[in-house]
Amino acid sequence: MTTDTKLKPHDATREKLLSSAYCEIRRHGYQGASINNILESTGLTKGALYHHFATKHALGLAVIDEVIAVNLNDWFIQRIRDSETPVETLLDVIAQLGIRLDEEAILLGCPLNNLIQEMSPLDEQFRQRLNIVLEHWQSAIHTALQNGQLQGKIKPEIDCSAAALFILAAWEGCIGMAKNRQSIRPFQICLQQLQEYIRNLMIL
Amino acid sequence: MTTDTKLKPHDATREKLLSSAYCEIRRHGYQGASINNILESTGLTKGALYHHFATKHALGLAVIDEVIAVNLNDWFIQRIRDSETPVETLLDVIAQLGIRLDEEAILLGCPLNNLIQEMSPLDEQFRQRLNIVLEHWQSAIHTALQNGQLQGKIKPEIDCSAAALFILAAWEGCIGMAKNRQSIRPFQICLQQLQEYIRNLMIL
DNA sequence: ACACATCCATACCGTTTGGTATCTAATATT
DNA sequence: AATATTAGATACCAAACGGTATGGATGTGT
Repeated sequence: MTTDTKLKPHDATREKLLSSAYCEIRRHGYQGASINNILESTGLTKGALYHHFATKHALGLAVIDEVIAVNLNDWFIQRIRDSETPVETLLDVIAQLGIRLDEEAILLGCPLNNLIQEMSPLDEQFRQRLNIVLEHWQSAIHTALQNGQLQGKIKPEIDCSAAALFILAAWEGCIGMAKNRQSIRPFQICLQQLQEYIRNLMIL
Repeated sequence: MTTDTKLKPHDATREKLLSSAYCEIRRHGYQGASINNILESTGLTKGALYHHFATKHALGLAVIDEVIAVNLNDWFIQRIRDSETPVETLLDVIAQLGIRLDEEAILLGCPLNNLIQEMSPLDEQFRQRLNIVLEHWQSAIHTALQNGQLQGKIKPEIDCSAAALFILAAWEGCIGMAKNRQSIRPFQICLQQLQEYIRNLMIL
């Protein structure tokens, strides 16, 4: 999707490494992620890892492209693109966020935003890949709002691009706050305010 | 302020260490921050560091209490508490954010939020200290909105606590987005939307 | 059946990590 | 002036880090 790397047909080892690296990075960040931990949790060894990935850096980039971007695509982008009432779907997805996420998921935060905050200043390649994912996300929201305008649900004077950017920022911001509170309640309150903002974009 | 640690009268060495640690953490995160780098940039040695701070962990906590919390207090909380028109001041501070911050500051992001995202899941002591700072911040916004309500500028039906939480979340979210874009333009757009949200809380 | 590439385990390497032990100045205390 | 305490420099440490070299399996193409 993000890059047209040839999809290996059935490489279970590589998948295990990616999945384990994803979890480790989610817990400890990229810099804090330990290669040895990743290997221990998979039962594999360095031979396996460095056969599939040249460096830890390459592994990190692959996690972005092949796990994070794919997850976001399946969970959000596809759903909102396929919806015939995209604004309602957007509100719905946000509402589900406040219900579905358990305490652990809240504690660990958004995998994409975690990496953005950690790595954007440190590594240009990370920054670019993360930027691609982020722009896909923003673009999906943008399109949803524009379709809402066509459907006469969103006020015509709204700048959908700016609104989409802000929704994304506030979205990540809400998750970020919840990460510190370690509780689901303020997270839900925060998300309700975001929904309020979106409803203010709509024609009453 | 946050804790009533006795203020040493004139300990320049300790201040240098704190300041250097603050910069290093800002650049590389707490985990990525290197003790040796901190020492190199100050010209001091480990003897000095471990005389003033028991561990890297203690140094990190001190940076929160004695640098980050203090900076936030001087730069935001005092200003908005002392204002007689707190809502306008809030809008003004946000507007200044989009103008005053240079590219480097945007790239490095908010020191408080950086640590929250990195450390909240990893260390309970970090989480608690960061939480204290965050709640001071939120409380200042909360009070500003409440005063606005008393002044008849904020709609009476607004839940000021929830709105303050959301403003904070969106604020950090805006900075977070800018960190990835590495550009000031989308940051300003994002902040304008935040201002729009706040103006929607106000009586027209 | 032979050659060759793929896949991955084992053992090892140099560097960096945070942290400690020791020792010397300087400063207070009495 | 003698003694303690504090401040900080130097040298060192074990552990963890990411990464490499080698070698043995397991296919796979011919």
